[in-house]
Amino acid sequence: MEPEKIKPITLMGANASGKTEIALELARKLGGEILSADSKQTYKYLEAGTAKPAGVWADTAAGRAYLVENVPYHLVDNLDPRSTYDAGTFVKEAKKVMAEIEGRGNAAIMAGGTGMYIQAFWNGMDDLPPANPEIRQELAALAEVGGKEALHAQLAAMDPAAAVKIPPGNIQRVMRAIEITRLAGRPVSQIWSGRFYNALPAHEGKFVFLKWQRDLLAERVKRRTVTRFEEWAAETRNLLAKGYPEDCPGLKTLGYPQMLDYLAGRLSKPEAIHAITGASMAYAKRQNTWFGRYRNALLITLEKYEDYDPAAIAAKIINA
RNA sequence: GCCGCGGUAGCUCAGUGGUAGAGCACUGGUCUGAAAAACCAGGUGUCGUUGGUUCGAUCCCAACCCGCGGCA
Repeated sequence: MEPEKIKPITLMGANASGKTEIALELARKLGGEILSADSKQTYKYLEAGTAKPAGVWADTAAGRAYLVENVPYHLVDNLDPRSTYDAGTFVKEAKKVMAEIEGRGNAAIMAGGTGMYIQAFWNGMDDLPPANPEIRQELAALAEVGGKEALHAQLAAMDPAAAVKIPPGNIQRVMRAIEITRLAGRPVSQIWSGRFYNALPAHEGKFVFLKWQRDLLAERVKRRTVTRFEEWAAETRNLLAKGYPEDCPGLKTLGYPQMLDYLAGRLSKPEAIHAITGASMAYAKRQNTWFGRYRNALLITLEKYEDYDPAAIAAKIINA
C-alpha cells in the first residue's frame, strides 16, 4: 500500500515571524525538504543581513544540498550578489526542485516572505516577455532626462488603460509596462488576464499565513537586528573588500543600504539599528497586506509570545 | 533665586489674532520576470496650565508648572 502523498505546505509570513523554525519542525515531523521562497536568501555571502538559516553544503544521496539541521533547504545560498534574480526564474527553478522532492517521496515545505514569488509559483503568471536589459537601460536614461512624468507620458501614448492603472511615481512598473508593450507589439493592458491576484489553489496544498501582533513583531525585529548587527557589519565590510559594488543587486535590499551608511560613517550604530528596524517593519506591513489577501489560507495569529510554539504550530498545520 | 531660550501630532520641529502643518512614525491599499523592489491614499492634536485683553487666543499679556543653558 502506497503511503498517502503529502501535499506541499506553503508557509507565509513577514520577516522575523519564525517561518524557518516552523518549517524545520514540519520537515522533521513529515520527513520533508524545505524550499525557500525568499528573493534575497538565494544570494551567497548575505547571511546575517538576510537572516539566512545557518547550514552547510554537503553531498547527499540526492546530490549536493544546503543542509540546515540536516534538512535539505533548497534555493538558498547559490547566487552571486552581482547577479539579478526574478520571479520567472524562481518559478522555473522551484518547479524543478518541487518535482525532485516529490520524486523522492518527500513532503515539500515552501517557506518564505516573498509574496510575489509564492503568487507566481502557485497562480502562475501571464505569458509575458522576460526582462530586457537594453530597453530598461534606454528607459532609465530617458527618465534621467525627462523625469518619471516623461516615461509615464510615453506609456499613456501607447497604452492609456495601463497608464491609468500605474501611477507616474512608480517608475519600475511604468518601465515594465512599456517594455512588455514594445516587445509584444501590443498594449500590455490587453495581455494582462486580470486574474492574477485571487486566492491560492487550496486543492493543491496547504497554505499557512503566520501573522504576528505588530508590537511583538517589532520587538522581535529589533532584537534580531541588535543581536546580529556586528556580524552583519563584518559580512558587509568583507563584501566591499572583495570588490562588490554598493549598488549590486544583492546589496540593494532591505537593511543593506543602511548598513552601508553605517560603514561609511553616515549613520551611528543606534541610528543604523533604528533605520533598519523601521525599514523591516515597513516591509512587514507590506508582506502582511499581501498575504492577507489570501482568504483561504490557514491564518495563525500570534497575539502573545507564548503563542509562538513551533512544535504546536507545526502539529496544528499538519492536522488542519 | 535671577536672566535667557523653549513647551504645537507618537518623535523632531515649522507656523498663524479667524480652532494648525511638514518629515519620520503609524493605518489602509496597490502589485504579472528588480518584489527585502517601486508606489498610492489617510493627519491621528486639550497648540504646557490657569486667568486676562479681544467679536474671536494656539498666537498678545500675566501668573504658575516643566525642560535646557547661563549667572549666582
